[in-house]
Amino acid sequence: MYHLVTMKTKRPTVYDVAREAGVSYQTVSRVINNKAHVSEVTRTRVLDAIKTLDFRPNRAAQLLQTERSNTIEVVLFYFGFNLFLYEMARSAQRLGYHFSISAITEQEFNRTLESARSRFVDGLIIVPMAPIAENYEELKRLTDGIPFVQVGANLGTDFPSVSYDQTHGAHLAAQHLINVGHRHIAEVSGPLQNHDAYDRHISWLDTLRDNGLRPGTSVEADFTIEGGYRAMSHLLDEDADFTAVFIGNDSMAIGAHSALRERGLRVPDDVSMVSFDDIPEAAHFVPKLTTVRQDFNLLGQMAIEYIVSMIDNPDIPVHQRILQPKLVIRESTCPPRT
Amino acid sequence: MYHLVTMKTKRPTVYDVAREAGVSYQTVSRVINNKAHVSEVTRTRVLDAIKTLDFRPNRAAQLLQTERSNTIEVVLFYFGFNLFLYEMARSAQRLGYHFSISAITEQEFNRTLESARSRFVDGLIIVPMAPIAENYEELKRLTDGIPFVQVGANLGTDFPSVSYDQTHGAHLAAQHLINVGHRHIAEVSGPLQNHDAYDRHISWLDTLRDNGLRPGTSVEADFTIEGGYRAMSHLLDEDADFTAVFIGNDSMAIGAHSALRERGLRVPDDVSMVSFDDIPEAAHFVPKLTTVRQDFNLLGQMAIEYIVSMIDNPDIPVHQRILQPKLVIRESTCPPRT
DNA sequence: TAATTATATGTGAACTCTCACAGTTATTCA
DNA sequence: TGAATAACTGTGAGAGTTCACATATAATTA
Repeated sequence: MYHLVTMKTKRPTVYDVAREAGVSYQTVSRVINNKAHVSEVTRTRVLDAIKTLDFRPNRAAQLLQTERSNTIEVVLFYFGFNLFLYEMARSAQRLGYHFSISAITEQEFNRTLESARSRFVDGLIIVPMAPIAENYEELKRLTDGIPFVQVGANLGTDFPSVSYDQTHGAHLAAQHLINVGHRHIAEVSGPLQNHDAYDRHISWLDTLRDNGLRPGTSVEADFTIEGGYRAMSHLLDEDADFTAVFIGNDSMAIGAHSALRERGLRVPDDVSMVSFDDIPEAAHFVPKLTTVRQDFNLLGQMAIEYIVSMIDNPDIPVHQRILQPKLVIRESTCPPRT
Repeated sequence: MYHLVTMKTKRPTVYDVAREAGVSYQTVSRVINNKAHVSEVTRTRVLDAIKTLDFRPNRAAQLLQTERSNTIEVVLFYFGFNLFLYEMARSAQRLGYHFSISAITEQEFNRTLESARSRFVDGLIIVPMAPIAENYEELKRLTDGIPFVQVGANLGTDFPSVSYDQTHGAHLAAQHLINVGHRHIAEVSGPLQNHDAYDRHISWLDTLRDNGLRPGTSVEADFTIEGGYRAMSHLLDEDADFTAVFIGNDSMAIGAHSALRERGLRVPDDVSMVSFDDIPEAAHFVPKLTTVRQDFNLLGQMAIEYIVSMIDNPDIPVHQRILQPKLVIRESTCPPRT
């Protein structure tokens, strides 16, 4: 009994195409790279030869020579923003880049960067959980010349980054609760090592202080539904005195709502909630969530555009691209009972 | 005024390492590939040289020679399963592969495969919306020898695939509604060109027939929240006679619930709902969703494991890996009013 | 028309690694 | 101890492309 051996048919090379078209291999190279100095006649002749031989340039050989892979790699330190992976992939492709993912822990960062370098990744999108370096120079040294863009705020540092203005967003959210009449406001924050979460937390604190209010209890959670559930349960055990909660994202709000409901508390009647993100579920939850809207697709798209512009022009001045979030008021907030 | 020119310092090669260690370049190659026939002494000597020179093998040159990129690429035809991208990325890395994404439309499929081939992608994970080929041979011809695994059912065909048994899952769901006492059951299906959605639809039909019931109105939607909302609105306009709805996934159920609520109908009191997936939100929605659970992380992991085993052993017999979903009964279903 | 320039095409070399094979030394066994 | 075998190490060649340069032809200008 035989089994099929897939005969490894040798693929045609530039030389084969050159012979077929009656030109030199260099001319073929010029054609496949859309370079100048090729007459229309020979160009079409080469193109025809490419078609008849079903020639595809060998990327490995090109890579060896050019040291450019046309690849953008996103380095994910946590399973947070995966929402925008699809959109990033599409944006990258639109701009002529391949898109690859490394989902890593902090210990793997160095190895990942080394690998990226040896594969000639052209640009990096970094989505950190916690800060990954002290300053731009240090991170630049780590990536060894590969341009990178960070997603998410990194307050006080000078990385090239795209982010939403969390301070502003959190102010909007907290001030809304206060304007509606709340005086006892608790918090379920995201992990405070994360800059976005930290900025929201600080801005919550600041907004309360500026309004002459003392902050309620704050519990730190992990951005997940379950985490939100646990944090709210904990909060209710500690201090049931609040009439509103400021929550680090919609997922945690959904979990927190479960915990409230379990104890017979209703949103917004007994407790108001504001959160962040405006995930698709937010507008259809019961109650519909009042939330600070952030468009992750847009953020992902901007990250790709920024990194591509850095690749094309290494001398582009480093800057931060910051989007302003909007507060979307829905059903999860109302004035407190009197 | 000068500006910093990043001096392209030439990276060390196997030759440099060989000189440093006092051996031949071939020995260096043996060491970096963990091959046999290298004495412990020379191995450590080479390793030391690698360390002092900070040598990293040039993947492009290796690729040119070996024609293996150690890359698995996932080809996404729609933004559905992105839930498991993170898990797939991690699984791939655990097994020593890089992970890249192509998010494409059907027209781009051929170009994507050509690109994959010229980049020496080792394996493909295909997540189709609609069927992409008639049979295994055809698809094998398209991918030109690159092994692939399809995610999702492809009933009647013989692709290597990982999927959940939708027929079984849908039977569980429909039978549950019937067992609880429903006789008028409508449907909001996923896009019927999608095999998973189609299987659920047919199984819904079959289960009703086997129970001697006539199917209610069925509306096709697109797996999104908004789509579910529109479909349910449409359904309510057409035929308000049903007491339960069979819904193609949790997202659409959440949208459908909004539409019901808008018309003053309550779930499950007025209308029962079953759906599919058990997304994290499902257990925390109001009402908690009765749903057919599918573990996408597991599915992604299995897809990676399957493709890696195909890469390692091309003669592995083609088969389908099928998981059985479970019905999770929560709050969105109850007996109909009498 | 000769000199100058622009355009088109070709040749040699290099990019860095691995494969195939050859040669050398160490080990085993009768 | 000598032959056979195993383990180790080295050399030549080539993988398929692009870069730098050289040459040939055509277009432009004085």
